[in-house]
Amino acid sequence: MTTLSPSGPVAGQRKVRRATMNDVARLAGVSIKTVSRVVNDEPGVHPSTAERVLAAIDQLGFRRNLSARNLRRGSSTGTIGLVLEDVGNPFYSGVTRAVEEIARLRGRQVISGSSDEDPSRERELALEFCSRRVDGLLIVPAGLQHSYLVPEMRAGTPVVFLDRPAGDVVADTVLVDNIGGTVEAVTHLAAHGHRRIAFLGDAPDIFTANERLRGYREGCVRAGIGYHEELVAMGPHDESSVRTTLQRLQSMREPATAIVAGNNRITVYILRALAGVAERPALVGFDDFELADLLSPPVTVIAHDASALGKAATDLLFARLDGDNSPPRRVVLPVRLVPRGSGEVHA
Amino acid sequence: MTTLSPSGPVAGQRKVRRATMNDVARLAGVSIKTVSRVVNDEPGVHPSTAERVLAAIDQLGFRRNLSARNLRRGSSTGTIGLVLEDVGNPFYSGVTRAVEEIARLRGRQVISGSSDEDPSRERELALEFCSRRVDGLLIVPAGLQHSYLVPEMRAGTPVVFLDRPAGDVVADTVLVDNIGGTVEAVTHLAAHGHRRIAFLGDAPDIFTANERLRGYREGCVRAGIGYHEELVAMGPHDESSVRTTLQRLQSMREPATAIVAGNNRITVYILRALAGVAERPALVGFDDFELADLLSPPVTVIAHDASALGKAATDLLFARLDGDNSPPRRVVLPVRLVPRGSGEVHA
DNA sequence: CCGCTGGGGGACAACGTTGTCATAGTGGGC
DNA sequence: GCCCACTATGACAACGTTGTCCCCCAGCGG
Repeated sequence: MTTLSPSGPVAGQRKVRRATMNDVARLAGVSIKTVSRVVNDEPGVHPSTAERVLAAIDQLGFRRNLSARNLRRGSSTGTIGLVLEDVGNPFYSGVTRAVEEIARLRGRQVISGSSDEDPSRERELALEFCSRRVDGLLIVPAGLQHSYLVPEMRAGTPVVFLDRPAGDVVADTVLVDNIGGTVEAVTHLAAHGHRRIAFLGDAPDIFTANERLRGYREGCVRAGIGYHEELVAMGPHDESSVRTTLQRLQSMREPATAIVAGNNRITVYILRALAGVAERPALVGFDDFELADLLSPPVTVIAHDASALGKAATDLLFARLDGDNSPPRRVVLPVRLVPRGSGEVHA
Repeated sequence: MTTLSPSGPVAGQRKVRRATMNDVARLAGVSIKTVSRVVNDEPGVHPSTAERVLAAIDQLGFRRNLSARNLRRGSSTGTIGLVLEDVGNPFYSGVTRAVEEIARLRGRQVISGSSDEDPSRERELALEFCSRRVDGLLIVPAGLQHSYLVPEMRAGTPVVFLDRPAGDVVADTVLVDNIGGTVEAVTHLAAHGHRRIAFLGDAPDIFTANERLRGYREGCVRAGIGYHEELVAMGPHDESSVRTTLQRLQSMREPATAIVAGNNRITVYILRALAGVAERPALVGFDDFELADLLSPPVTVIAHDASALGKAATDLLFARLDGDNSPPRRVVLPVRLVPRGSGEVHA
């Protein structure tokens, strides 16, 4: 294997205009249309001509300009846009992976961006993607205002919302069963004798956080242990706010003996706060996470599948691209409680 | 907040041709060029005219077509391409996040794709991105053949390789100090009295795996404990291969008393295999991972920063885009040993 | 009244491709 | 020898923008 020396591909010589079909045509001594035919594997080109063209393409390092192609053809740009909260979060990177996978099978590229829970950032990203004429849009909504998407949807860009519903637009949506999950968590803990079950959730203006709170409440009522305001702490949370919340919960007249954590981040904060503490409350976390089974005690979670979420949303999007124009659908994916130990501690 | 009813943005009416500047111009009673001026905030348009144009834009839901714009201007498409192994891997999603972050500051979008360690897939992705005329390319190489990029680089697309060097092209590269890291791991273990230290690494044709093996060997020599073939098991690994390897290592005449794990995946496999085992060997893992500090014992690792890697590579790329045409650089980022417990067990 | 200036606006070509249609040449059947 | 069918190829317009250049007209100084 020879290493190509700097004389070749070095950063030195910049802006060497890219070869176009025109250049190829000139070099091969044919018309530009013939080059187009060769590049697109269209029939009706004599093998020997095709060979000349291919040689010219190779010599010039020609690569078809997709912008021009898409412009001319007016059809698909072969891209789909993905707006999520944070690619760095393992949950969303799982979603991203699934989206990418399916997009690939359908010959599409994925453009993605993180909104960081900022509605204006989400909007900026989504509209930017629309300017790029993505074939469709997958959005984890950061706010409640999505009417800015109406012109785009009307213009034929299908949009699917993931993980949370849109605020003020009717569109396809894929959610997980947040309420059912927290109901199950509370029920499970109550079945192990807990009557003082706390809930630590994310900021209540986030749809999933609010739903999970509702599920928690519902679970408490169903279990006959009642809903007590003082056992609930909604975010935004960071490590230290979780720590102080836990202290408060344990120093009450009737301390909490169990906790439901509203998402994977909060679960981790709790685990950190409890590290080394002897008397640990029972714990069930929403969202599964890697290594949960290797902690001691292993962490019981309400699990749902990031890739299933991504897949369901992308499938829905492609169905729209394939011409499905039935009324918007709302898909709710099931969750399941995975008992591992931390939630099976008796009160 | 009113919910827009199906009469509006429903999937029903499809392919309503998108408004162009022409449509806007007609509606506003101006020429298309004036619309262009308004859209691009160019001076020389009377305020009242601009207002009419903006109203028309709003009414038609016009959004400028970036493909056409980029084609006409011939300059930047405002995108950079990122090819990595797997966005689903927390390490790479950290990289992705950092890349996105910086790209955003520079007004660029990121298109990404996972190669799954398949060279042809990597090539396919990279060339696809080139067809889209990305402004630059960030690649975690999957193989050793990258001469296919030469025409692209020659045509002015800067390329930066991340995490691993390219096989046969001279280009900017950002690596982590793989050798130094494993040397340090072995030295650390030897300092705790271990003389039978095993190494479980990824497939040896992966650059990082090979480098880490070299570091391991070097560390063994420096520590005066010698390099013993039978203590090394290179991958590809999965959970069961790790399990059998561990059994082999422990049933030797002189069993291994310590292990160096070649990457985060292997570390996790080892942890799973050791779960519940009483007599555990000391362990140092390459790559840090979330919750490593909460396991028992907490896992000692060679840590390096995914976001630092992404940032360094992206900075390098933008420097090239800003016209830097100095010779290709190779940046090696430091790693550091984070002692947490699993590596401080005495032999 | 003339010429000049400058602000506001438009006509037109071009970016790189592809769809449509036309044409030159070739060979075969009568 | 004539017409037809067919293959191989090319000319040209068009996609939606933007850069260049040009024009019109109001206002102003002389």
